[in-house]
Amino acid sequence: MSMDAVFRALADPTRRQLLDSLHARNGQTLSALCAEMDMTRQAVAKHLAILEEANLVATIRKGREKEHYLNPVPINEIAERWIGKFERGRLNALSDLKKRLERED
Amino acid sequence: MSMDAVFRALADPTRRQLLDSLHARNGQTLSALCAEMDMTRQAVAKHLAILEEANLVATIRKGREKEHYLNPVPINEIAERWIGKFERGRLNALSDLKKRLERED
DNA sequence: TTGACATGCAACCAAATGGTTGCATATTAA
DNA sequence: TTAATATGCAACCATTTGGTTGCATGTCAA
Repeated sequence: MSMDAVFRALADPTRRQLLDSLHARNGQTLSALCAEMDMTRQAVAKHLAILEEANLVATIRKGREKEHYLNPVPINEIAERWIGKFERGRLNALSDLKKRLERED
Repeated sequence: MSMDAVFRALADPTRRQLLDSLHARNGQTLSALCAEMDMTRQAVAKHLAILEEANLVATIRKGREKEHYLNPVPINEIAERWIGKFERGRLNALSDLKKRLERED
């Protein structure tokens, strides 16, 4: 699995939005994803191809449609690259606390 | 903190290598980091500026030198964006297992 | 002070990137 | 079969990106 493909795929805001959309509702089809994007279907298809190439999205053909699923594994590997095992727990605890405090506003 | 800056900063292999270098030895100066890179000092300085702008690297001036330190917080936020709290533990367990198995070869 | 070293700033250029339009293919439903 | 729908492929173009060279500034040591 090429990590370069993963990082380049994540570099574009449109592709991150696509991942957000799949994170919210997994298994969406190309045209469903297009509905939320403000660009041509061809452009969206290109972005999805890049995400698929990076193994961040897996697809299943269903007849003339194609379902898209988010794959979180490469994203986890990013964190592991620069965050030590101990730091990991500390950072997650901090982040969880921050979120809880934000929710109390 | 702009996440777009973080993702664009991570998109380049040279900048990831710089983070690797700081992960291995934190607090390095510009010329120290240049020694490992196969490009001009100016190019490396540009990359470091981008990492600093993204808040992935913090710097402290020491006289005529400038020390660079890796900041893991934005990287942790990436993982939290697309990995649920439950998945997180599962993925880390899987990843730890994989690493342990690889080490046994 | 003077010379050497560490860093900063700017102009320039080739290559990559993200979007468009146009057309082709394949599947479902009437 | 035929029309509508879902996706695929390719050419084209403006902008961004990553590198270079050249020069300026600032600090330490002799």
